[in-house]
Amino acid sequence: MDTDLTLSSLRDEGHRITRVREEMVKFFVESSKPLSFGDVMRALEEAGLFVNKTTVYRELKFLLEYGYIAEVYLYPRKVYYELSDLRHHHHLVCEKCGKIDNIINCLVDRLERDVLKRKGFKIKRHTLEFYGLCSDCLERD
Amino acid sequence: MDTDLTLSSLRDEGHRITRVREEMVKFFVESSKPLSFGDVMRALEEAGLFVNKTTVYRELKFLLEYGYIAEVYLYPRKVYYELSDLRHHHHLVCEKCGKIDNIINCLVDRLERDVLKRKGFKIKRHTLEFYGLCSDCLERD
DNA sequence: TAACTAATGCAATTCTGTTGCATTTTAATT
DNA sequence: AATTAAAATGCAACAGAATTGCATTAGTTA
Repeated sequence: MDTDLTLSSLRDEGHRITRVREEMVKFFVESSKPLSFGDVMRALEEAGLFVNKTTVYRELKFLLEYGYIAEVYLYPRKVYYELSDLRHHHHLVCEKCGKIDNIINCLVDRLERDVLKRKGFKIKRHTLEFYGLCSDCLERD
Repeated sequence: MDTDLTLSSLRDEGHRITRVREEMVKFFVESSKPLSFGDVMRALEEAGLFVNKTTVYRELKFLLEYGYIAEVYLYPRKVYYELSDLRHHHHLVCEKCGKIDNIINCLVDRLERDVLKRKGFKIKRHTLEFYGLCSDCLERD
């Protein structure tokens, strides 16, 4: 059950609204793409907030723990964060410039053609990973 | 163009065969699942080879650079390595015990049912990421 | 076996992310 | 507005993963 990331829902759940939190919420809500730690740092600086990295890490952890954002692991070995209440979707990662775009439909077999036609993105490779419970763990529950 | 990972193909391409390389090749060829750095270290130790971590990191890098193995990034924030000439496949990662299994068919829409029936694995979540060239980079080529 | 180059070990270093602790800020209460 | 308790912050130190520099050792070819 993911919660909407808004200042009022944060307040409603008893969390404090600080300058940093306020700005970070804004970035995530306004961004259509996953943000890295560095992206967030940079955005804060551009907003005139020169906060310590510890604070940003802690704030990301806070938003993660309360389910407001989710982690996304993308090549090459990079962690991103995005709103967790987004509609189920996947990412288009450009291997040249690193730009990230979202994609909502995910019928894998049709995708290569469709994505090229609709987004102009040429899929070269994709990863699809499943997480859940293996038969052993399912039995032991 | 991936190259087969065998001692003779390594030799053919002018690479030396060391004890460590020999063992690591064996692990990758014999393993049906992705191996982490730690898995490799442990396997080497079990084979009586007490090598420095630097050597293992360098050997993984070597095998990666020459395209013999590929990296796989899996939750939670972990890097694995597997033969790169494997048939296109995906992974089943148990969120409880961490066990990893491979899956070859990838028709996403049928998967949840099929995987549960065939592998007894209950999919709770999956990630599907695409890598390639965005329209901008495609034009600039 | 000699000689060249690649591979190795070790220590030091970088990079990412975390922790402990003293201080400041938020927001509820008086 | 002043008080207070808890949460947030900054800073420095730390932890862990991975990398680098350099001296030494081992693999391969002639």
